[in-house]
Amino acid sequence: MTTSARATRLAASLVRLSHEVQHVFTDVSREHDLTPQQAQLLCVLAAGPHRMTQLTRMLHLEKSSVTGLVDRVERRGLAERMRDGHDRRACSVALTAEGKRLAHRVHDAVVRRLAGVLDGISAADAERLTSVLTRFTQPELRRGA
Amino acid sequence: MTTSARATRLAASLVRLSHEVQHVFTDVSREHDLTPQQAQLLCVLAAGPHRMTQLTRMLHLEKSSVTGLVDRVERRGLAERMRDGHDRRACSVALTAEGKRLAHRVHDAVVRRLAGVLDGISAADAERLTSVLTRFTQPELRRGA
DNA sequence: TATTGTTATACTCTATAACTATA
DNA sequence: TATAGTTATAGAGTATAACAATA
Repeated sequence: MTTSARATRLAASLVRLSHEVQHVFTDVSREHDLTPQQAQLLCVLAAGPHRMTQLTRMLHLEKSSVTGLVDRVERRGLAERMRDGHDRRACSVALTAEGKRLAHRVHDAVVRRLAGVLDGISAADAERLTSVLTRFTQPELRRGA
Repeated sequence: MTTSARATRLAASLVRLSHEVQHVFTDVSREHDLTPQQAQLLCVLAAGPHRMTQLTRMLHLEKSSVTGLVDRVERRGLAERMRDGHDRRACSVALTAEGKRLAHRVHDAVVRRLAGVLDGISAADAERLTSVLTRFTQPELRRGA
């Protein structure tokens, strides 16, 4: 558990970066008349339907919070609950056509805004950056190992 | 405004990274009995006192939202409003001793958790990463230029 | 008994609009 | 008039606890 000074500095700037990206995400969500939480849900569901329990894990939320979030998105006609045939307790949440359209527009707008800043980066640097960034999608990060 | 495919891929992974960092930040805040918004306010104020208007810019919030946030943090004894001598409309928000202690503990815990993952990175990669990350602290990013 | 999801409740977070006090 | 900040209000987001239905 030796955390070098270099890693510490890098981690601190990652936190700042993360807040900046979050601001961009929030601004874009707003421009599309969505809360950032709703936009994130749409982006997750853009990959395909998910069950409530899966969403609690992916969004790091309690199940009652997901119930409310899905309620509001469903009320706006962007997603819908579909009863699962196998397990009659469960339900699957899927985007409607309008939900899909919005999800892609938000995702594209966020990526475009960030990519504008990243465009001048060299191929080698991009390679290296990507390899570092993928470390963070490892599950062990989340539980503080 | 040519956004290359490379920059686009990189931007997409930045968004994923940002969500992961956000989860870490939220978890750590929780472990210290703070909401992530309160923790972020404490971290901002750790650099020194700020006026309400400054905080609205730094946190990307409306002034009434900052009023409420500061109210709750003040009620918990972590910060306090101090009347500014020059402009009697304004007030400066400063951390209490306990607020400072908490701010540093949260910041350190977040950085430590992230640094644990970053520790294996080479000096050259760290250099490159840092230089890329600092692009994001430029103000023009926020207004979608 | 365990799991999936909802409901009830209380609080925090956030924005809009109207307001007070000072400049 | 303009600026700094608060208050009133409404809605969204979140967690805890208790619950219903199904496995």
